[in-house]
Amino acid sequence: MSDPADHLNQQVWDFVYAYDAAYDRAARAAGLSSAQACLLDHLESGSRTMGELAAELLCDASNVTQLVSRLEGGGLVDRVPDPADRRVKRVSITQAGRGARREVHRAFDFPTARLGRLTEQEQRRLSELLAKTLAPDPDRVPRG
Amino acid sequence: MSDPADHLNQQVWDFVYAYDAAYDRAARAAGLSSAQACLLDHLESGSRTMGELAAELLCDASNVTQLVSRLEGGGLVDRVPDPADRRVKRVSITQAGRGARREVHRAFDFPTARLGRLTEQEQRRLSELLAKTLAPDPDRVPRG
DNA sequence: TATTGTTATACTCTATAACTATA
DNA sequence: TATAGTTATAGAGTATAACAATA
Repeated sequence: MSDPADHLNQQVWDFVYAYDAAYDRAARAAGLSSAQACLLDHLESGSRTMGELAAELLCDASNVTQLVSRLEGGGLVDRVPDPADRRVKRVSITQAGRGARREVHRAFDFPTARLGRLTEQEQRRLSELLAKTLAPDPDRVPRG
Repeated sequence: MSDPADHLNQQVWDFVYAYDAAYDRAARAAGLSSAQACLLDHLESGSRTMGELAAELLCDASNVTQLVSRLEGGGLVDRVPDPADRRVKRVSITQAGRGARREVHRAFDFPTARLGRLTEQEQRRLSELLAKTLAPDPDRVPRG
């Protein structure tokens, strides 16, 4: 009974649950769904094609079409055909989109309210532990 | 540039993202949505009324009605009126529901594939850090 | 002919408001 | 009259399949 690994699993579940709920609340406070807020986040570093967005968001292209159409309707993104290949559409965030994104991040209290409880040293330690869990494909690291 | 807190925030985002994706894949592998799998999880420890489920899942009662109706249609839960107060419906998991839930948990590889990379000592350390972030309402702990 | 993106459609999640049955 | 749950309805996320435009 009361396996320590089960306890950790439950804590991780609770942590993820709290994180998701906080992000969703923050998005809604800015009038967005979390999927929309997430898409805007991906445009912060620069424009994307529809296909790139689908790959980054791990979803179908038809879904991206819908999300972008809604955001475009609200003036939060632009979608323009690439002059070099007119099949391709480049999506970029507008000023209004940046404003909405800032609003989400201002309302997203998880980092300060939760992670902020940790000391700097604890944050470094957490960062190391997370890095270990997230490292890609340790199975197939070449041995030679 | 490259604030360590920002780096931690990004890692937490990636961690949560990987967790959510893994749970969703596992649920789908068992023919369920993640909302359905989550509801089944809440019934493992015993039956619940519709209202209790709504409170635990942090969603509207009408949503629970729909989720339970689908699960009941698939034979994964039972819904019976409480004899003492016939307005109340008690929902419980069936044997088939337990089977589906086991299938989800077998397919849910995040704990072993990710958390399993940590040594026991690291897992204990992570557990302590998570406990600190999750502790309820430190603001209003009575001081007397 | 292959590729990019869109449209049509369908299913699920979720909420609000109006409703039924019971207390 | 108040409460537990359901129904009707609507908006959003998501996917599949068929399609249009372009290369």
